[in-house]
Amino acid sequence: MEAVLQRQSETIRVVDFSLDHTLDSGQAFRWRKSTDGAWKGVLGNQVVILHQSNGSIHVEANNLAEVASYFQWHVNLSEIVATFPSDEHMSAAVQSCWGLRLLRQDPWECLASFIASSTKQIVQIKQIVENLSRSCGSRIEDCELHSFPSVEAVAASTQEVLWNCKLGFRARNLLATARMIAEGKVDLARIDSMPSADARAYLCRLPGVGEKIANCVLLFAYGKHEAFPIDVWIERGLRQLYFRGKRNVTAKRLREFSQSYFGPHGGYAQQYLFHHLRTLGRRAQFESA
DNA sequence: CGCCAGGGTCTCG
DNA sequence: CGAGACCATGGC
Repeated sequence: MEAVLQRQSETIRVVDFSLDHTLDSGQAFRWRKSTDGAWKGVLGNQVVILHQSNGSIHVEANNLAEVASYFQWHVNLSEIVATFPSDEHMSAAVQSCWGLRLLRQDPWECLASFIASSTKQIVQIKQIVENLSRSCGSRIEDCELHSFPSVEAVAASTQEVLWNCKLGFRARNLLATARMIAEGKVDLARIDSMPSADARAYLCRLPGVGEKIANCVLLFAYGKHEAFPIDVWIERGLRQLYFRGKRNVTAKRLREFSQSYFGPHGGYAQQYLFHHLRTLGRRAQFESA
């Protein structure tokens, strides 16, 4: 009945774009790489399949406009990377993660995913998000996959249901947050036009959302590139790389450094550092094998 | 088995 | 403001 139900495909010419680094960097949790090298995931209510070969990416989807908005094909990456500080650590990160890009995710899915993320490993977050989709989302036609549940679907759920999705103590926070948004106490659409500091404080009104998660949402869903999430990896990295492991460097000092040193796209730089640090272990293993 | 994970919140000094 | 306890659970 509607044209959007039709399957479409196109080939995008890309420069400085790595699907692997982008979809495996811990910013989004619903992408899986199949054995033939294709990436498959759920975007809104559609299944998207992407395959990269050198300078182009082949896309198969129902709604190509939604895919374009999500991947931000039009962004010139080299202009962004040029604003990063050119110290040895950033240079190493940029080199090892070349083509890593920030996505533009749906705010609610991003927010809910990161509420689920606290003190969890990325593999587990992926599992929780999948459980949540199967449990509260809608099944996509002709397919075993499920859309990420809407605010209303989660708000209408129960703690027990969310608990069974392996959310643990985060179930309470996710449910309360969904209900606050469903009741209109917080309006995610208002955040687009808010300055970062206001937006951060606004998001922190939600239970289970502190500075780190708020920054993730601002960076990954709202395109606010100055937002700089500091998780355990980044904190360790900043201390070791930029403070020589010195003692008595407070968290506040790290926050100030992260805002002043990395430039207008600091959050983007942060993602390069994060992915670089997190994959060092894998690379070391691979190289010694 | 013990340590750690893309933390937040509350308490106490 | 800062340190510590507590919150559940699974990967390694």
